[in-house]
Amino acid sequence: MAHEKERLETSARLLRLLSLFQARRYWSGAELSERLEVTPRTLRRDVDRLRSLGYPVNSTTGTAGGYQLGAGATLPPLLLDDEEAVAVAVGLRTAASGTVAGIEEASLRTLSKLQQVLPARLRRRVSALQSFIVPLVHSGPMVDAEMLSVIASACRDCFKLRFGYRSKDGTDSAREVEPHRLVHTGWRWYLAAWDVDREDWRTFRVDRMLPKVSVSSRFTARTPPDGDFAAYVKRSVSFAPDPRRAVILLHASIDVAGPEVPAWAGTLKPVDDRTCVLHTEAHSLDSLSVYLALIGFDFEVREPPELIERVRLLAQRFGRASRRNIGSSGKK
Amino acid sequence: MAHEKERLETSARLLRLLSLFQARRYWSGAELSERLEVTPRTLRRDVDRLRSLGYPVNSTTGTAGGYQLGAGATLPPLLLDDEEAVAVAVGLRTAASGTVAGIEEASLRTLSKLQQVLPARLRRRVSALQSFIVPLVHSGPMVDAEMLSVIASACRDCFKLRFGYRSKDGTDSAREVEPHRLVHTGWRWYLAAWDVDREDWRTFRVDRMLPKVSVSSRFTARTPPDGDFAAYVKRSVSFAPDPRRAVILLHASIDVAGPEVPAWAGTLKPVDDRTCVLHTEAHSLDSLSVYLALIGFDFEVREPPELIERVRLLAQRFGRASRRNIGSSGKK
DNA sequence: GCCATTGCGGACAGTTTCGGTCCTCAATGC
DNA sequence: GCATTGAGGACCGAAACTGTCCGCAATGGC
Repeated sequence: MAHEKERLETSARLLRLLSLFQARRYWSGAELSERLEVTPRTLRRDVDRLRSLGYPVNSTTGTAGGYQLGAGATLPPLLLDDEEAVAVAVGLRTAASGTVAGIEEASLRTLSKLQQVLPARLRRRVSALQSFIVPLVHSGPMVDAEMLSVIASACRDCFKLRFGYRSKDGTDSAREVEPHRLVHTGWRWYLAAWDVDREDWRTFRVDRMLPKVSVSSRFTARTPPDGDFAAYVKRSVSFAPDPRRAVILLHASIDVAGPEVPAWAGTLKPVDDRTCVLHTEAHSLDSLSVYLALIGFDFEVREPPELIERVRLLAQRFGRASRRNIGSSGKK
Repeated sequence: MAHEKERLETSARLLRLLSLFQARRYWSGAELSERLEVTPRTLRRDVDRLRSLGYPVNSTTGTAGGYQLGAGATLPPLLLDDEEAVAVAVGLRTAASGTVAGIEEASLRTLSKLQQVLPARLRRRVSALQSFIVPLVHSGPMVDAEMLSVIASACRDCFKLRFGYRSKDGTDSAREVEPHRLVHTGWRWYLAAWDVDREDWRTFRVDRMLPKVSVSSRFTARTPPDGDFAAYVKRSVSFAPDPRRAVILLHASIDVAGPEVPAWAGTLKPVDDRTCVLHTEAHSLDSLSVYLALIGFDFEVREPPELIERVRLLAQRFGRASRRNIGSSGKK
């Protein structure tokens, strides 16, 4: 009846034990054995089992002794509750969308791993939240997170993709490819794939792929061109424009500016007592202008010309805005 | 010898099976049984075991049949490799630091869960990356992520904390508390804790806690004041200022502005053919001014006065910057 | 429509593991 | 010292696990 033990006992118990260890750091043997409904002896055996699986459990004897899961050589399986799963999914989404440099690909891979097993109700919560995700620095033509996710899954599971592609000169064509790897360079996503019709490797800029991407039959993976996808993409797109390098003169001493300028912004060098210069790379004019709006002191843009132009534009726009305020609202 | 089977077989195999399912979506029975070094029959039994643990495995018969882990009622244990673990950690850090609204607490909890079991080498990688994390909208007095993490762990593991606290009127005092819950309201972190000396519940603003927070002995959890920490904090800090509400008039028709204004920004209402009004809430002046810098058309700030002031300031600063450029660099 | 392929699952038998009980040690903190 | 708490060996009966052998069912290509 309801009392029916499924006799998955041991394995299930190990998982529960891991889960308990992740929910709280310290447990006494008594607490654990009570939770798991086994004898303390069996608990000790379970702990040993975890240890021989490679998950180190520290234990201390004496009064107020107990167990504690420590950091081992390998990460134990993570047992997350609903809220935590949502938090992870959302976190990965933001990280994948380029908020953090250098781990976009890993984030995307992990995200697609998570999506596969995420219960439907949680998926709804994630997508509800994701609309609030701040693509604050919407870097240029923003890539659809959904599309990235579809492509990443197709790469992993070896599914061919069909999509329309707008080439550099603006002409559209229909493609069928065997997707192998998504690569994020600079501020763009590229897909390294085997073009079925052209029978050769191609790289596709994801932001040039037209929705809808459709998933078709499976394929067997090929060996990457010259050993490495990342290298291949890098070579293929090497003619791409350099990331926007900007040079900004700050009217503040380096002692003053240093703490204000976050490390990610770029490198700061002193010029004289009252000025220093910031060399920075950014993905887009937008992100640079955001940065300028946050700078707490006077500045001067040296490079690039587009940014100078943008500053002029913003100056005018902000000027008009504040003049209008004085005029209409009148409120000092 | 090296060949020594640890005879954890079954449980270990289930974990490996889960891991395989997470690495790739589709597997044929033959592949799996080969990987796991068991008979296909045993594999089928393993799959059944997973199923009775609540993790649904879909299977298809016929040629090109196979298995596939589906989304069930509960999330299966996540088995992450190094890169993925780092991605999750970094993602959680950004989410916890308030980039995404509403899940800061869950992110923080998950992060502290992860930190406990994260291998040392990965922890180094995470902290190397975190220095690049973009607290783009550094909302007011930024709270140290490290400190948050320490407090969250102490809450979870029932460790008392000692720290210096700067009260509203600026006086410092030493506190010893039993931390119970971290709550994120609006744009601030609060700690709900039992003050050992005062023998009563207190809420502490985390940004008013002085470093170093030190962890001392353990305590046993108390029942929350009136049932709910979140409610308690909300009541305690209800006198806190409202989140900054801003009203911005956009000089563009709603058809034009609509697509440009991201959903998270706030609600947009039409005024007439050529203007619409944006009601928005933000955590800080900074984040609002960032937003203004990204708006693609003319605007006018109605509320709050601080933002009007800020716009004026930015107008002047940008104006000076572009005038200087015309003067010095001269380069059109 | 046939047939190869692939998953399903019952039955059986030998072996292994598991869990509870009972016991003695060892470390810790009061 | 003594109470508390973990460690772990020994034992035994019960239960679970695995491999083998089997016929069945669904699928997709020919």
